[in-house]
Amino acid sequence: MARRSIRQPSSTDDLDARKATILEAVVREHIDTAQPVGSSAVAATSHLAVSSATVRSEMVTLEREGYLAQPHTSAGRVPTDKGYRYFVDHLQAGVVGEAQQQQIKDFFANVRGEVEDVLAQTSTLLSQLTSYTSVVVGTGHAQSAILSTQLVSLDARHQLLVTVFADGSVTKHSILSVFDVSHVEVAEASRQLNALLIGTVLDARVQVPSRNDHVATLVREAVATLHAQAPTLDGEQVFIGGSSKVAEAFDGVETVRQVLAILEQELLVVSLVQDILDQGLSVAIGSEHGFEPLVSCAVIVAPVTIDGHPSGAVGLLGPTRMKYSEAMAAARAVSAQLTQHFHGDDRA
Amino acid sequence: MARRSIRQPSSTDDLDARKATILEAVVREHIDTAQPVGSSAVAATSHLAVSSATVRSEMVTLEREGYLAQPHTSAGRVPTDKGYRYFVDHLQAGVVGEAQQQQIKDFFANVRGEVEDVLAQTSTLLSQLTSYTSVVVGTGHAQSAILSTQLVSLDARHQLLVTVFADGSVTKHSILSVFDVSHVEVAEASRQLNALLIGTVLDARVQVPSRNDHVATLVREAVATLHAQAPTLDGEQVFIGGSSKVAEAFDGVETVRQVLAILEQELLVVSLVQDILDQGLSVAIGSEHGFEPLVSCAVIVAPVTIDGHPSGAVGLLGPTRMKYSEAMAAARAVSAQLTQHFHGDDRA
DNA sequence: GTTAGCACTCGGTAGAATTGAGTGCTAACA
DNA sequence: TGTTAGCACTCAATTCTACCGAGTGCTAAC
Repeated sequence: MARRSIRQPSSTDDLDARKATILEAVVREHIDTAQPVGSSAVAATSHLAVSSATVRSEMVTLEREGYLAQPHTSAGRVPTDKGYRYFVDHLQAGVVGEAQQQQIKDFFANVRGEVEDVLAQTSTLLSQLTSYTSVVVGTGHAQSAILSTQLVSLDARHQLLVTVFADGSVTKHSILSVFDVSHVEVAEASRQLNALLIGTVLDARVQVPSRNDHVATLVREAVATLHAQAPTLDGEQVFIGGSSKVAEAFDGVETVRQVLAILEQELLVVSLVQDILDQGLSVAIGSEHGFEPLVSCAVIVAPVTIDGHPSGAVGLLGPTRMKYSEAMAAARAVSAQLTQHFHGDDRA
Repeated sequence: MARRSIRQPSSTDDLDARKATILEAVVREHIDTAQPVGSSAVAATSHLAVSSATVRSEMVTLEREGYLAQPHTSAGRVPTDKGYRYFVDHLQAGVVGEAQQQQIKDFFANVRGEVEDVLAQTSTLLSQLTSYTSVVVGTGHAQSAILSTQLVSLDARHQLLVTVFADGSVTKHSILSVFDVSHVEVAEASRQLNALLIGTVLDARVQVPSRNDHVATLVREAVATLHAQAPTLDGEQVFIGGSSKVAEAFDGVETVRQVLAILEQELLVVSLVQDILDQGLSVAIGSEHGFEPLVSCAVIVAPVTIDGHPSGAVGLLGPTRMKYSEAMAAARAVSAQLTQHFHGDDRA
């Protein structure tokens, strides 16, 4: 688990045992109480047999090296992002509690329905388990082969193109013709589309008919419409659970507002989660993700794979002083179950 | 526009001109400032040529009759739900501003994509226009006829049932067989399903084959799965925009949390909007909707119709001291545009 | 290197005093 | 009879003060 932030490769990143213990005590206490932690509290709770004075002098060092900070002169210490980072990398190790383990098991034993439903409910579950806002991202079908495609006529000018992908996802696109199209023509176009597209992926080049009759025009239109969305992130699905937890986890109305505003922009959330995954991190703390409005947040992510290849992620968003151990354990457990759930028994 | 609350038919509901003017001044001022309003402020802003003492004695009456309340003895007056109700029914009349009118026009001129996308974006628009959280509800396809249905094989045991409805909506349902099914059988089942279901609505009784071969079993299974969802509200779509506005509009972290928690439960939101529509109201203020956790909220709704029959609604949720005139005007304008947008030119 | 001791800092709290917006009442007035 | 000026009263909010105490940094002794 010893990972290293890409954005903070500055100092040697190693602390002697006592400093580490002190840092740990400060982080634990501060996560618990949300208050600055004083030297005597550390001397008492940590099992170091040293006096508060000793702790104090160590704290001075820890502060100089950037692991701790002081809100004001005569207050205790508070962990910095770097402090949390060290804690996460070296000190914490979480397991999911009995009850929660059971809750997860029960959930996945009983859940049914389409992928979208499962993901949405999973998001709610994860949020309930941790009391943080959860994000579940499902990768789109960009690389998934087309299993079937069908053109349905709504009326003479309106057709609906329904496409089924190998991963079980379905898209629809409406097509507006500039001329009236008969049912026979729609059926024929549908047949041709199937012939053309089945087995291909969205960004594949396809030989479309160049004739100028109704059917050919319709086919060209349909293919164009379908392919038009390929380059975008379309098909990405985001499920956010427990946004009300934002109001609990952060204080300051303005912070709450900002975080909620971010969560509203789903594309932003997807790219945030992607970024973190790409960096090979499982947690991004404070400024690490480089997302200005989220400096007071920490984001935990755990990838989900289907049949071996990455196909989504589950995430948690909380304050930097979040309960990393529990939250990371929960995220990992849920992502593992999700991976397993989509492995074989229920594909779509 | 003079509507009457169903839940408050108690008193005569009529005020003489001066009381009405005073009530109006109090409501307007309090909406503006969020502060209790004093008699002198009313005497100054309203164009009544009376002294504050006179206003005071009128206020005593208004308070006794339940239109105003006093937070504490030596404070100004604040409108009660009943006060807001009178204001909404008799006193306010809003028009959408030039700029906003333009923004709505531009939006509907440029918007494209599937119904879902349009509704989602509309929700964002409405929220931006008003600075309140918006809710857009799209009625399900419960009464819509089936245009086409298709069974697609994902693998030997997994099939996907894709159904297209006359309103342009598409559903998918996965079906897990207990035996391996060949492609030929799936195609045959698909053909039979089309024959059975095209033109029917979801809650129609359908004569399913009683044989026991693979195809017949598959057909029965598919019909059962499809019909299973008919009685639920499934197919209802809810799009919530601007949930971050909750943090702006309400004060008190706890209130914010509660409102957000409600918004997370989409079914609740749908039924709330439905209730209000059913009562024939366009605004529900405070306790009027009988929803305990939302006593400090007002909800504005405006129905959307497609081809004459009701098919959804747009709504706004804000504090009881919300800007009713503007918000109601905006909701009405948007619902009108939405109605028009789905009228003919772009059906799905 | 560790620790006890001590002076010092400074946010938080509690209480008292003050302010001022706003009321209700009353007596006079048109 | 309705309106108003005047006035005593109320009470949240603000300001000021004193003070407490948690916590620090430093130093001298162990």
